[in-house]
Amino acid sequence: MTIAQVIVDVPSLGTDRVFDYSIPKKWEGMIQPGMRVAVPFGPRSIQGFVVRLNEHTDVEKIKNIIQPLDLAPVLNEELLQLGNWMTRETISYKVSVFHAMLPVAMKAKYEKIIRKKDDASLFLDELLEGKQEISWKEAEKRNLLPALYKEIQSGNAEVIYFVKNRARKKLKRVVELTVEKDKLEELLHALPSNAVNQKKLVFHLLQSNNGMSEAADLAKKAEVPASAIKALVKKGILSEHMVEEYRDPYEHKDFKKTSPLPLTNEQQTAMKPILQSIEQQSHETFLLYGVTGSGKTEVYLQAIQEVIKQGKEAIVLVPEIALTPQMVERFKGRFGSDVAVLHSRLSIGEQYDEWRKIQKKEVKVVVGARSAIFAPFEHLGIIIIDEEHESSYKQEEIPRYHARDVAIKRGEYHQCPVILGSATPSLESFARAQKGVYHLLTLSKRMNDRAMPPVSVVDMREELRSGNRSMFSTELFERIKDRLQKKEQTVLFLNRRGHSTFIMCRDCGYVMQCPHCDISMTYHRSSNEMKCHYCGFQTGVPTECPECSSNHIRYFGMGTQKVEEELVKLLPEARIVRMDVDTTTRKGAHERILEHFQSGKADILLGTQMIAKGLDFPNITLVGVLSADTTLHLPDFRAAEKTFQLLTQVSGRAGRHELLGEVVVQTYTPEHYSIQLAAMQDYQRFYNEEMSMRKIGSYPPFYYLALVTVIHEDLLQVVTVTEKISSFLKSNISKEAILLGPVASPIPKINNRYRYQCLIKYKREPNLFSALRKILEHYNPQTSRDGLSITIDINPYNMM
DNA sequence: AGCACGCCGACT
DNA sequence: GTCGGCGTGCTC
Repeated sequence: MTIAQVIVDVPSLGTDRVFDYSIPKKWEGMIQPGMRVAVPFGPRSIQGFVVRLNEHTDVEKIKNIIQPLDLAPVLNEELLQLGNWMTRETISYKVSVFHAMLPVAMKAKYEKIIRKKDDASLFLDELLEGKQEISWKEAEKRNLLPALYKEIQSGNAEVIYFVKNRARKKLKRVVELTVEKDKLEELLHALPSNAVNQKKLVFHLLQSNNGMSEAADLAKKAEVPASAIKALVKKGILSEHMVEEYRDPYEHKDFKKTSPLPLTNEQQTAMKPILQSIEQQSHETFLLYGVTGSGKTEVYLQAIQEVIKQGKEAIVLVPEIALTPQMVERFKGRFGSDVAVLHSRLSIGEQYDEWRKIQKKEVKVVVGARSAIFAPFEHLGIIIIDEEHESSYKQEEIPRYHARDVAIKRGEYHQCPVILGSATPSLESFARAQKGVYHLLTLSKRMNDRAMPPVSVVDMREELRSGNRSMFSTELFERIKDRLQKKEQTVLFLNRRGHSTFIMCRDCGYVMQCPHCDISMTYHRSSNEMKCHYCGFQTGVPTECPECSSNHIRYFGMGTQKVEEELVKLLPEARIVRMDVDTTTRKGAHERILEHFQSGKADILLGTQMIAKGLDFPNITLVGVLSADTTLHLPDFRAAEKTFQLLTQVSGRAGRHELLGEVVVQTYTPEHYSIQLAAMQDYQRFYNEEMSMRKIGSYPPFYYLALVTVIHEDLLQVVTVTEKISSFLKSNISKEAILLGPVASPIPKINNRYRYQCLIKYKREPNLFSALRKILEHYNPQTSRDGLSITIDINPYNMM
């Protein structure tokens, strides 16, 4: 008997291990490790992943696998191994890790139905209105469950559990000629004279060249109803069958074929060691540090070309917001149909189909966001992470992995190079490059030798002092007007959407807070309501102060919405487009706005984060950063780094082509080194400066971090538990490690639940992970019963 | 995570 | 007496 060891689809501590199942004879040899199966688990049936086959088992009451859910493994040997490693490194459950590796369509849906038995009672017949079965949901809705319970207990009905496979393939109907073309002429005459449409169709087939075509398509082209095709199928002239079809998100797009560009000297120098690593099939991590516009992408493209030439495959990771059609175009343009694209804006079905192209080895390259790092290639030749410093490579849900770590792990397995590319590398990566752990490659010149645009920093305190209370400094405003006149384009950047950040009473200083969270509420103009961005609580806008009844309520802070209103008022002749989460939710909105701007139908593009990347339009000659401080004062040790990166990134949008560009940065803290050095485009000095700050604060890259957050509705309980965890950790880690806490989280209450945390800073702590696991085990009873929640984030990016 | 089982208080 | 509340422990 063959035994399958299965990881079941139950993310909990008690079930985070293999369960043995016997494989029924009919599937012996067919069921393999890496396949999904449906298995009985307690009274239900659920999904599971086979991780190993075995000859024997110690389990006495073993059950059969119900059925396989795949025809071929969805996780290969490498990914199963990688799963083990990730489980250890992120302290999460195996199933969660497996799900993170696969398209969402492979996550099972469960369904329960109540089915009547043969010898059912009359009463039950009445309940089910004569039907055989009813879905659990339906019964619940119609409040039939109490009555049905009794019927189940007395054996008149039973509960049946289903595992529903959501991974549906799209099918299309195609027809094919079964006779030789020269026979068609005869057939045309043999058809009855009243079969006008059939004749028309045969005539069309005579003229067209190819044998196989999609049924719906053919009907349209021949201008006949579908029934004509059916008739010919019936007569045996056409044969009909279903063919699997991919949902192609880029179906209606033509990609202009491009060929390799000649490389600059710098690019060639950078290329050499990469090619060497590809050729020698040795793993090495490269940090490609190249200023904006230095041609990193061309290096990627030519390295991939070499990999493909060797018959191997490539993964390219790009931050989610940078996955614009422009970016996709560059890869599809070079490698055509060899490219699959994976990101979360595709539908579940589209994601599944792109994934299947990879699994079936129909593509050589995948370009995608974070989770594309798990692309099931078996002969990886290179992994590229563009904009390496982006925080979106860290997953903020369980399993909290970093795509960079996974990339390097896979690079080791496949013995292939990993390239981390950035104009503003993360401190972690640059430090590793300095130490020689990564191989540093530098592109210091822009491709067309164009100088970086001059950046001027405007002190907004000065503006205020000289009586300018608007959100535009005189300098920025004059320049916008100048561009309008010259018919050149302006990009305005503000890292905050919405209207106003908070409202405050001028008399007593009251700021409206969310009653469920420790955070001020945001004013939304469109709905004219106050909203909490953390729990979604909404309430009306007060007309008088709840504290002192004054009516001097004023709006503070600005979002993109407010800036837009202001611009319309000040520059009524300007054509403005706004781009932020609120204007890009609908599918394709992103592309439409950019297209609109690119074609010159707007003068000013106003937006958040998402316009900082990839924009490359020749007519942009002015970039304005309305408030450089927004990211700077967050309670996050990476705040300065993020600010520097963002400013550098945004500045790079101006003057990329013939026209010269300039950048205006508005700030209340012009003396801060991240703003100063970003204005001077001096990464190296910023790196040195920031490194000394990190050293003083004992932060990465000098230390690793682990963050434990305790959440519960009872404050006392939260504090007690966090204290206990803290002292337990203290006795389990070495003297070299630093333990901070317990302290309240930066947002101490969300959704009426208090949050406390402790932070561990460490260098080498072999016992830390097992200590953290012990904490989870110890509090497991309380977590499941008492609503206590403990989260562990290894190397957190979001400290909230 | 779900689900059954089992033990207690509140009604028919 | 029975119904149904939720604490406890198990799932190959």
